[in-house]
Amino acid sequence: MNIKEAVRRLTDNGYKTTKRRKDILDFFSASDGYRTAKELNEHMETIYHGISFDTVYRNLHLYDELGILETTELNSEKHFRMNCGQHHHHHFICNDCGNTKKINLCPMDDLDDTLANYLIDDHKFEVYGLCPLCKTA
Amino acid sequence: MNIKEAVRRLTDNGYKTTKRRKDILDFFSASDGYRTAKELNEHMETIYHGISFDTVYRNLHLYDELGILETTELNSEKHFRMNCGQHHHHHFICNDCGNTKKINLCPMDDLDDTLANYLIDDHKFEVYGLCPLCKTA
DNA sequence: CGAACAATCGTAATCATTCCTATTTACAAA
DNA sequence: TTTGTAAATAGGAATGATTACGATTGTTCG
Repeated sequence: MNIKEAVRRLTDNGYKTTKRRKDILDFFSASDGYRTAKELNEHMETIYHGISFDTVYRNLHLYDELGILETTELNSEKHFRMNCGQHHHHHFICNDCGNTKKINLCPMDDLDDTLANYLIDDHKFEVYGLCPLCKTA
Repeated sequence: MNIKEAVRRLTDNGYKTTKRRKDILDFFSASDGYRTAKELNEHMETIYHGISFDTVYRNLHLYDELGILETTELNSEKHFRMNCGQHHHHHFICNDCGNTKKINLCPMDDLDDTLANYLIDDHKFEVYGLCPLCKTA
């Protein structure tokens, strides 16, 4: 997901394009992994002194709803990253820096009929550890 | 994990076996899925009026450390279940009742060398949806 | 430009969880 | 069985992430 496409989704859905919203997109666009609301808030604080939590959280949720961001929960905190769109995949997530690496493997492809009578909504497959950079540091 | 084995782990590690601890084990032993601290607290409250949050959380963490319980995070809340021990596996988790079903498939077995330079610590594979009972309800 | 109303601010409230100190309890040794 | 003592618990305050809300500001579109 690039910034242009994200802005289009905003306007197509009747949302206004504010400076804050653009800066939030810039933040995630420049990042290669999962970031917390706190990290975004700190970044935004450097641009808009006294920005409200409400603004940060409201827009994170909005972007999640619009599919501009994707989310996961690590250490009791929601984390957000630019939605990588394209086709379905999973991620390795670095415990130190939050950066991610795509894993082109989905265990749902190999499920047998164990869950035949179950209604399946969703699934999660994530691998955690240290990325090559954090490993050597 | 049965109650007898859990109590052995407590004493083997120098922890005391209190009534509250036994009742917590009974609660999870009688359950077939993931439960929250809140659910346990409500159950304990019926037995011990005025039980402290501290007692509930402290023992949940203790049981987690001792491998008596296993945990996962759903909807911003930690969930706990009896550790099913035996060999490594994953779970289907019902969004309604929290009950689980074992999945005998681990995606880590099929990983290629995508993560060759990464240090892998841990992983999570969970399938969410509705169990047969909640599906028909 | 200037309404209309969406977005934001400032801050209080909420929810899960953790922390702290005084008191109580389990258990081992006498 | 009694007792000393460290471990466990009660009671409630503190914390950290997140949500809520009335008042104010900014964006958009005619």
